[in-house]
Amino acid sequence: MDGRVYFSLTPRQQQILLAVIQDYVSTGEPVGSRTLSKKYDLGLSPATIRNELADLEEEGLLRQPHTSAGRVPSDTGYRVFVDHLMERRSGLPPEQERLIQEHRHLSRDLPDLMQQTAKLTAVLSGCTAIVRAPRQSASRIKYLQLLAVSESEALLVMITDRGAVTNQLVSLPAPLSPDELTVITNFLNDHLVNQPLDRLTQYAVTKISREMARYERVLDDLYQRVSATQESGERLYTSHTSFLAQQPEFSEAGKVGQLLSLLEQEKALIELLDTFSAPVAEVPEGAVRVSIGTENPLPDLHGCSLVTGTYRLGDQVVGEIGILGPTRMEYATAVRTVEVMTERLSRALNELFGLD
Amino acid sequence: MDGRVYFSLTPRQQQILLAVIQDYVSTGEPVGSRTLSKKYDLGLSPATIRNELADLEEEGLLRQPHTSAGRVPSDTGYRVFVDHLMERRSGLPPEQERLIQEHRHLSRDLPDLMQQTAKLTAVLSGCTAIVRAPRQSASRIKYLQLLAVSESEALLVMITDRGAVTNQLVSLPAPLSPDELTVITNFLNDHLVNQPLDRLTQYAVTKISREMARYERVLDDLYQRVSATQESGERLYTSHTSFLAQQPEFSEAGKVGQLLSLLEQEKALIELLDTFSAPVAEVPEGAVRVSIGTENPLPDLHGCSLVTGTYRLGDQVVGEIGILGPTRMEYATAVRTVEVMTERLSRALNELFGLD
DNA sequence: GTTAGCACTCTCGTTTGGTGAGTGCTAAAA
DNA sequence: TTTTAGCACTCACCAAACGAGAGTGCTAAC
Repeated sequence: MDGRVYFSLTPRQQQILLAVIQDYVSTGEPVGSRTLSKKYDLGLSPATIRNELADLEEEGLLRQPHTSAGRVPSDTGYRVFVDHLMERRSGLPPEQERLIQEHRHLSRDLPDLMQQTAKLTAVLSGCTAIVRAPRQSASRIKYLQLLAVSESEALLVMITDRGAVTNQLVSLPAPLSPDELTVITNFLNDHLVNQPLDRLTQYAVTKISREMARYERVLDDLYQRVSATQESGERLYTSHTSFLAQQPEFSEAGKVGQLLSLLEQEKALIELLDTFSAPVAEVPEGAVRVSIGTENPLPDLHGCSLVTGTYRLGDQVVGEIGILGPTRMEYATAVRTVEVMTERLSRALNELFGLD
Repeated sequence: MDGRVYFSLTPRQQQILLAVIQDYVSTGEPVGSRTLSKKYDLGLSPATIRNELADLEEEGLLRQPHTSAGRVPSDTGYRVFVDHLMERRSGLPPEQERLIQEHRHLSRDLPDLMQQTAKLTAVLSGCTAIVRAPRQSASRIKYLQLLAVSESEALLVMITDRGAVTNQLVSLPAPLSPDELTVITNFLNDHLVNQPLDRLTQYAVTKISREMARYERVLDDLYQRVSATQESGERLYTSHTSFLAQQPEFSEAGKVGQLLSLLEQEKALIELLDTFSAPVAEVPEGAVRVSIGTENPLPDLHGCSLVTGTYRLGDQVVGEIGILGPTRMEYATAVRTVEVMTERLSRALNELFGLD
């Protein structure tokens, strides 16, 4: 990506580059001068176009798979397209708008909501979608309650201000009366509510349990659960990985397997998404980012492009939505889809768990 | 599968069939008489083996991809292997036992538990795993509570006797005092606890809400949520679909894409699993079942085999664990893995949500 | 019943042309 | 100066041809 070189292209060159990309994206075949002259009314003969193509190739915007094949956009070519040439209409075509309307009913269960979002994003863009659940690391405990389910079990319910709802069964070493549970609950609430999850150190909790020595074992158990929420919030939701597998460019032997197993490695993906939510000088904050082919840090993704956007809760960025497809993808659609879906998810979350 | 034909095979034929399967499963290459004679000490010359191979092919247990290639087991061949020849050791090899020990800590959160189970099953068997969450249709409400989270929101917490824990935020049309919430909670508990979820008709609920006319809108909302639990419990967890994609036999053009998109169609998969948990005369109840290649109802799965087992809560079958791989798979390992994992999951669930 | 020998078959990899799409270059036309 | 027509050239793709090798089935000898 070496620092956004500025290419001075004549309007005609822009027009031709645009046509090449458009044709290649839709057909998947290298496109030649003859095709361009016929299909797009540039008012130019193949010969003239050939000259321009040669220039564009010299600039590094096009590639030739082999002599005497047509031209194919290079990663840099796509870059220029995305940065300068692409039509940046906002909103979606009516057909897709209709699809969104059909899925107007948003689940109020966080995992469901995430999965729905991933699925809709995938269907709208025709690519594989990745959605990251709201980061919990800096979230605060908003609500905490222990409920007696049976004599030997209690249910721990916890809500953070970022929407994670945890509930886990806790087995009680000794039966506790409802009153005792209430005492513990109140005590926990007093000490833990409004605490950031990531500052919930073992130290703080042992301090608590010392004060409530009688319930030490229960409290220890509870601590484990509460802090587990932090990681489980990091979950990723992927949808329609088959879209990626169906791309002809990945039909080669082990390619699909590689991509899929990458998609199954949550850690790698999370790290990847992290790089896309970190603020960077060149990109306005909150904008959708596009990472094309070899720009991707992971070598396995060199044939792919990733379009990402962030969503928010309040004024905090808490997660990302990503679209993963072959470099030969519909960038305009992808960008718009991410814009629409991040917007939509932000709204849904704020409505659900908004600060009140 | 036309009714388990019984093949009368001489011990030597069995030995040879076994050797062919073993070799083909591990190498993926058609195996010839020479190889068999060298690698497996059958004490026979290639010529003799050729005669036997010809007989086995006549019986339909082996196939020849083309004249002058080695032999490959047919679906029927695998069937005979699985039904009569396979070593039915129970338990797992030490290395895998170690893996299980490493994952001894089971999550107490149902979705986590399911995902963990799927993952471990996949890793142990080296195939793609599918785990179905406990069916909720006949489950009963065990516990129900409304908690005031803020002025305008309440949290509905519900536990069924099959372990599904639902919690969803409900927005209140008008602020309700904690006391009012308690009234509603108690009322709901009186009427709904111990009710089977699938008989929770709208009728019953409108009757309730008539009695509590003041809270009609809240109750209606609650009803929607409660009954939604039924379907969301039907969720499937898949893991390591990349294993399937990496099999050389599916490297052909669209094959991987087909399989993956099948795996993404929850409805189709659920239907499929249903057929494997329904009792059938030929199979002892609770046994692991194997469906080989063309025996599978779905044409897309004709190159695959599916090994399934059921797990239980109490004495009820509530879900299935499945292993999906190419027909050329390690059946013994797969069967044992399913045995071990269903057993393990049953125990975990009973411990967590056991009737008490 | 088993095995050695042999002719036969068929896939696979390589080679060899032929075809066609597409190019680059040059020189003529605008 | 820009555009275009013409032409020779390149190279992937396809099909046919061919040899090598693996594996077979059959027959006759052990």
